[in-house]
Amino acid sequence: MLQSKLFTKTVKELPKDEISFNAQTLIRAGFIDKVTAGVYTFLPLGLKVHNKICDIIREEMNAIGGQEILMPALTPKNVWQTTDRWDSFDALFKLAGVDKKEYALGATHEEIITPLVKKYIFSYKELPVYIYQIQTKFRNELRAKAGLIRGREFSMKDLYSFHKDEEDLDKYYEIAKKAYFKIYDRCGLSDKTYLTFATGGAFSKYSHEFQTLTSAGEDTIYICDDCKIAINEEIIKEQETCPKCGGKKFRKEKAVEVGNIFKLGARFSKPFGLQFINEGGKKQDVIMGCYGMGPSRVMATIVEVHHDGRGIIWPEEIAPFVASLLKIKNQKSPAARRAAGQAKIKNIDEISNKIYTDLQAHGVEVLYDDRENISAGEKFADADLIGCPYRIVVSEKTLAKDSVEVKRRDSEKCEFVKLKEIINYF
RNA sequence: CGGGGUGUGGCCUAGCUGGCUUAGGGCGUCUGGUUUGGGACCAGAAGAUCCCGGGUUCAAAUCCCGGCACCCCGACCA
Repeated sequence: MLQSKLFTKTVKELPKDEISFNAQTLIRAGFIDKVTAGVYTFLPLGLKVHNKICDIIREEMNAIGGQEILMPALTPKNVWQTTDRWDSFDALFKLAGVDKKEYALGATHEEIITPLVKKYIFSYKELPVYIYQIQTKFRNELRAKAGLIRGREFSMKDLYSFHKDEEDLDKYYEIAKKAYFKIYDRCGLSDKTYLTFATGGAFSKYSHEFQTLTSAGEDTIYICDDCKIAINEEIIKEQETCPKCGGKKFRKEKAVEVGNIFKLGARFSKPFGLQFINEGGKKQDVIMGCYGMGPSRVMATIVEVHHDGRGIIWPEEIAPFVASLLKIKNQKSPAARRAAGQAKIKNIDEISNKIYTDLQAHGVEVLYDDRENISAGEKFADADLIGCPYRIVVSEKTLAKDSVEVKRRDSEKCEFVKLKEIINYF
């Protein structure tokens, strides 16, 4: 991507209507734009990151047998009445059609997936099945906050599993947990993410959350450094030792819930009559699990966890681009350029252009800062703010050594790489 | 939903206490020039329903009433 063509640009001032670091920084760097409280547009850079997170999630969900579908955001009232959630789920956005028929914007999709599966699954031979989607969810939060961490509209991956019995659900539940950690690992969050025991809300005794430690978090959890688990404060009283292993390294931390998995049992299959015929020819309730994860919230959490005073430091797999390529040239005045015959300037242009096209041809995604009349300082500041993992500089200084300068965003060290070798660097 | 705060060119903001300004500055944009390894400088230019509606007044960005939006704290958060 040529930065001169990127329609967004960075801004210096912090937006006055955001206090959370993730929102301030993502807005400043041109990843997102705020439309109204809790509702954001994903701009080219932000959408790229969001898509990469979704791609990772897809890969890991497919790897555990997930089949992707896409359910509607607009859902009819009757299915919510079937499960008794039309009135009890107060974050539901409700609206009426011209025919006075009422709808809800999907806040979660058990009410859609359960009747769907009922149309196709009849026998124990067809179970288990794992179905997921990545979709926009709507929740009428009384108060949106923390930027992308708690919006009224947000993206969510929701996987639903369907089993013949609890035992089979338990097995898959463990598989799903592992897949979740793979995702967090690839998103650069695994070091700070803890499997956390939490309440099950309206339909199970307990659930497991995946909580990432950061001061930006809304949840308070107790973590155990010995057994690497955590317990949400909503289900535990203040105490000093881990109830699991007795370990003494048990402490209170702020965290963001980046995932939540539930054993639903027959909570939804019962009201919809989702049953199957077992080996003995008898009808039995399908046992369900559900597994949520919000890509947009994951994105915000990554920003909260990986940044420094200059901007974002994206983990490599989800960065909008692997590298920022900065062309820094000694431009001179038009008169001086004419006098100098432009020899040197052309050289820098040609070499940077070539590096850009070569790297792209090798599959390296590059954000090429080809902008003219922009000072070096501004290019550095932008590159740091946007936060691609590598920065490549082409300037008179580097060309004097027949090289480019390469610097990792997460390090202060620079190294010179010969022009011929830059392709092989990545 | 309770409490508090804020609303001024695209962005950040001064002015509001104590009414009368050509509504000031910075960023960004445009023109010209000087610069070029950490958001550089000079000169000029464009760009404003001062959130909306009503009221008080000779006169309102400023005071009063109502509304809306946004932010913060709390509550809430399958």
